[in-house]
Amino acid sequence: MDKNKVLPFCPVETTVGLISNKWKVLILRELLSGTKRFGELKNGIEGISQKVLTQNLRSMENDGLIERQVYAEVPPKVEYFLSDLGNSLRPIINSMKEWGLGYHEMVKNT
Amino acid sequence: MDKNKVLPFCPVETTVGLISNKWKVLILRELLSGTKRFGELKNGIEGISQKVLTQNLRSMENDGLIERQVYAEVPPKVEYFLSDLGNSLRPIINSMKEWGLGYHEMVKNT
DNA sequence: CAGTATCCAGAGCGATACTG
DNA sequence: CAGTATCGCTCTGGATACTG
Repeated sequence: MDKNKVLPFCPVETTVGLISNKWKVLILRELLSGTKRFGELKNGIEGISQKVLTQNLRSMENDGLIERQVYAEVPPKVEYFLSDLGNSLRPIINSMKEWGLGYHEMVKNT
Repeated sequence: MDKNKVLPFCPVETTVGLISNKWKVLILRELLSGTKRFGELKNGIEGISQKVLTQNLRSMENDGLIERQVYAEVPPKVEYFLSDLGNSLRPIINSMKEWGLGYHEMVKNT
């Protein structure tokens, strides 16, 4: 979502526009617990390919949700962490976590 | 998401599995304000095609998030409304609404 | 009105190879 | 290690036409 684009009227739509996809939410989940390296993210998110991880990281960086720190070392080291904006999404991810926990309980007792 | 599938370990992943896609969230948003007919949903969600709306409604019905009531009339009338499970997602959508409102404010003051 | 069926274009994604 | 580049397939989703 480009900052130059007109915002949708509905705030829910704005939010889904920024975190519409499954991978972005899982990346946020990883980064909520602190700064992570590229490889750590890749290992932490089951089923994500390198390409898709890179794509989503770039997109989220563009949207201002995360930040990227490159260390001039060999071998290279790149760290990702939440911006203030990204961090402000914490309540949403927590809601999703809470709901998921409740759902797990429900399924178990069926 | 099939009930027969094993649940992901992470509750966040469970939740995104059920509402991973943009349209589903917007359908939930519509139904949070009460029962809606097919046409009302179509009109209320800008940019959604009939096909995609139908697909997502079926999927959400399968997941137990919404329910479907068909009236034996001519012309046909079909109503959709949230199940208890679907209704329990309300806090998540509200979080998204709150965040979106804050984001709108932020963008305006830039 | 609320769908289903069909076709087709394009996006998304995995696999693989290469690089600073 | 953390990418980029390219290929090829799948699958989503739009457009259109038809129906109980």
